[in-house]
Amino acid sequence: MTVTIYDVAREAKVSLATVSRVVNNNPNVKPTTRQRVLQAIIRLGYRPNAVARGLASKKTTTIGVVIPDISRAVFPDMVRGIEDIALMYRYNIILCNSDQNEAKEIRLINTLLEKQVDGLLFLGERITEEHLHAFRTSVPVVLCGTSAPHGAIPSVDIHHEQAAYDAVQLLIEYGHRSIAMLSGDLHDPLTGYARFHGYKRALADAKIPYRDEWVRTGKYRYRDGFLNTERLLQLPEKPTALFACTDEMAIGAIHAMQDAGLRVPDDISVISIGNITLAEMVRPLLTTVAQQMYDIGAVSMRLLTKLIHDEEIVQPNIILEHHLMMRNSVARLHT
Amino acid sequence: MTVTIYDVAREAKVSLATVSRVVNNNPNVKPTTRQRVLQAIIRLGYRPNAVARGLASKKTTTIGVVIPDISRAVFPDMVRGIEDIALMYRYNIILCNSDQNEAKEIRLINTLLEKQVDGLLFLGERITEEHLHAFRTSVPVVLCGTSAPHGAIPSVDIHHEQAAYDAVQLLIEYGHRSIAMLSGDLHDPLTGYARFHGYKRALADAKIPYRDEWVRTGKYRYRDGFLNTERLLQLPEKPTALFACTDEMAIGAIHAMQDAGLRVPDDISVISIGNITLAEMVRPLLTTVAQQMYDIGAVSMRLLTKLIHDEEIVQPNIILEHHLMMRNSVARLHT
DNA sequence: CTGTTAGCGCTTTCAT
DNA sequence: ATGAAAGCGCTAACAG
Repeated sequence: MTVTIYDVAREAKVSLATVSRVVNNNPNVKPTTRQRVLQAIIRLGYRPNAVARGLASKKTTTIGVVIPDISRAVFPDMVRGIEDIALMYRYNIILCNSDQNEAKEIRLINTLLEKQVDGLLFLGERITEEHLHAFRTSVPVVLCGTSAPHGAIPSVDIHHEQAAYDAVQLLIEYGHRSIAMLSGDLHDPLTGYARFHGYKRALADAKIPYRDEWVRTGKYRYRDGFLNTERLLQLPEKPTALFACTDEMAIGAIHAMQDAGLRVPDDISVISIGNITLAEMVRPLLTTVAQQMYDIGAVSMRLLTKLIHDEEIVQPNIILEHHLMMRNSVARLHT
Repeated sequence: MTVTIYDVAREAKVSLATVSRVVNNNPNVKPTTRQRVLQAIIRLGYRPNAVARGLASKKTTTIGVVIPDISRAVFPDMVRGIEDIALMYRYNIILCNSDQNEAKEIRLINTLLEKQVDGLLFLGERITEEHLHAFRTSVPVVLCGTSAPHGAIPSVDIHHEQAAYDAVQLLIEYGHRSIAMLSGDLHDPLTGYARFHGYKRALADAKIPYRDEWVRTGKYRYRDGFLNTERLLQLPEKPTALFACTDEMAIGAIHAMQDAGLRVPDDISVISIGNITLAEMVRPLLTTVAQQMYDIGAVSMRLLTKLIHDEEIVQPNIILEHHLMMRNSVARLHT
């Protein structure tokens, strides 16, 4: 039925070991023998069995990726970055959606470990003791877009707090002092507490009093951005600028504003964090703090390969740059 | 070092076989024995090795997914559908981006086959002889969003031609007779020739002459939609409606129209196919023919599980419904 | 209900 | 440069 290395050996009149050497490009094979084996392989249509190889070599050349939800706009680019680099190093990825459900995350991690992945890339909510326990294994783990307490686990992330600070700071530079915020789920690694804190710090540094009623929490999504902005606009005293913690929210906000007859940015300014493709697919073009999702994925995968191959790691907790993307949704405040 | 089934057997004072039975939930184990084994497993922190299991059982409980590019807006939902159903049947997915590059596709398929996946989900451009040859293997294959000639391979798809027809048909019903089209790459399974053909058929059925200058081909992307619409609007005789073969293109088109001072749908109507999340995140809300990407993924994965388990397949070439999503980008033509 | 015995297809010493 | 042999950790008859 299936052609094995043994069949090839017989066909080429050599031993298993020699075939194995040829398949694995081991130089210790006489050229003529190599040719003979190669011919036999083609003749028989032999395809190496990676599972058997994995069992014998204890390497599977596949890595596990646990991600909250591939259908959330920020993740596809990250995964693409991961997969591109993985392929470059001849790894495949097993992709799992966790929905940020801790029990599911732990289960997935264990499944992946059972499958003997050579490494693990994890993106999720907070890293708990449970996670740390599950990670306590022989395979390397890299966190993307999250960090473990005390940098206990190698990670690649952006400085969420500073990104938020920079966004709000721009608004302040442009003369705004009435700045509302659309916050995400405080437990979300990408949209959560750090961004909220950056907002507050920027206000504090500019001696602008913090106002609870100007901060609205919701899902990171368009719809929540829209709805929360509607409410914001009903307040007796309206902000002149809005900081949304994701592009999706910002776009929802802009539409809510437009539907209420406001012009962006003439009547009200909007800034956010992300720079997802969408940011250039709306009117006005979105001013945002760019975080390169593709790079976060690519860099974490690269870091993981280093870990797997026991290469020297200079910095196991990498912070990637972010930068302001000036477009058309923020304007100077006219007084 | 690593705990094996053998260690557990010794610890629980039973044979390998019994431990294997417990791990695999085989009922033929006395409850007390089962308990003893379970305790030993916990005590030792035993984790079954799926690779060894895979080699012995010839099943890996993982399936391969070859997709053009996860960062294209339509695919994440599909993949989510695939993964949800996969998980439900206890499969994991290895995700590969092919960029619709035939050589890469073939290479990926072979890698996946070497890894002994239990099944393959393929989404790509045209299915060539090369593909068919690569698929000629013992593992089941299901095509998503593509079909092989003569339905040679099980598939799940929508009726692209009819969807396009329905879209254009709506425009015609609304009084439009000057209908331009933004076409995608004619080789793309999702945006290609079938949609173009549906457009032509709808025109023909309404006795509207086909005009070459009103059809512009480009990438399925926002940017091409935008650019091609700009050109369309420079034509001496302008269309009153536009059919774009993807939502992304349609949104680009709408922005080009708006930038040119036209109002959508008052001055010009726009319809497309897709109903991606984005369709509700723009102004005006996009009128579009909805194809449920999540469902295409979910249904193909379900079909694949049936194939894997040798269940009876009533219809191996499934066509999923599409339906008009009436929103705000199409208006009746005022004469 | 439990144990014994062969493999699954390959890598990897260790000889030669 | 090549071969022999011993596993990798598990499943799956088969026997009892």
